[in-house]
Amino acid sequence: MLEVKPQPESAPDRSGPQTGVSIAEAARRTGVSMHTLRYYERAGLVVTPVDRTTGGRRRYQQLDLDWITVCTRLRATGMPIKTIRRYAQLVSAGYGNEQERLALLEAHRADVAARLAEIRENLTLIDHKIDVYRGRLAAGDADRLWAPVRRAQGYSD
Amino acid sequence: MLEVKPQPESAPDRSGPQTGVSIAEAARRTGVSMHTLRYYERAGLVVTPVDRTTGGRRRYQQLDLDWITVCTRLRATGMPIKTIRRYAQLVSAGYGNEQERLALLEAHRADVAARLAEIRENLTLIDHKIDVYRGRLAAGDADRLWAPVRRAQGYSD
DNA sequence: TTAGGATTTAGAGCGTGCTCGAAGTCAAGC
DNA sequence: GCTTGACTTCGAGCACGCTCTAAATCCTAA
Repeated sequence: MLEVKPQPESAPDRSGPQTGVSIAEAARRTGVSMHTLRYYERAGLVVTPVDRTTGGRRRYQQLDLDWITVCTRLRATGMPIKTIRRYAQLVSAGYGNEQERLALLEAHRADVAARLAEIRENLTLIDHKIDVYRGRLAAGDADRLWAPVRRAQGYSD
Repeated sequence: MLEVKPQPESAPDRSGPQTGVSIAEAARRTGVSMHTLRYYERAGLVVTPVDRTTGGRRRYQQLDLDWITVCTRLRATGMPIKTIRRYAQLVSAGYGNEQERLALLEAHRADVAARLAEIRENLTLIDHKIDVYRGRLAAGDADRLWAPVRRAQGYSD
């Protein structure tokens, strides 16, 4: 859980490179390309705006990096950008909508679980096919003897 | 395993609707839209050409339907169209390349297994987040008392 | 015979999620 | 001050997998 945007109590110093890291470093640390980091920002996948230097360069704080990591996890489990944006909006709205956030995450979890089950099921069927090929190859394709091709254009996948 | 294209020993009768089903019926039976069935055909996801009536309408035999089902399984597990086409080509090339088919399927299986593992891992992390929200809601957000917001712009996802 | 629904083709269009490019700005070292 | 390279914006481009359209043709039922 990301708890607090760690800004100093006094006015935040956004003038220099003293605090936070560059977008290149953020990309390195999160494994997300610079292009994609900017795209995520444009797409509204932000909870608080990323700090900028006086010159307009982005400075990523640890909290920003943590949030990006959350985004990559949601993406990795197939959550669409739109839904992540919605979640980001809820989070940035502050306390009071935990119920809604929970509902969103639980719905997503159900989606993922369903997809996992479907993939597993289909994978099982593919595994059977693999087993048949293995057996066929191990037997030197002996099954042709007892399950011969009956038509010139026949095939067996 | 689809074993044989079941055509009559004599010249196949492709004149009427007597044998096989229409594309609409094939769509209904496979759960794949007519548009997509035609798209798959154009994309080379065929092992033997689908029969046609004299008027040029497609007639799907059971074997065709079975192959389409195989395709949907491969798609459902994330195999790209290109790879399925490659597999289709191997199958349609007939006996003798089982080794290559097996390698293709095993590579796919490894891909799927890796993706499953990744999704599961990320889902676990999301589950933790869900648990925190559940606890927070159950406690009436009591954690604010002992983990209070320290900054006006702080947030917690 | 004919009306109307089903099917055909090739190509265009679309939604998603990046990924790239161009032209301009910033900043660090010499 | 100047050079060089990192960074900026924002629109275009791309890969994928469908999804739809239009105009023509086919087929069935009345």
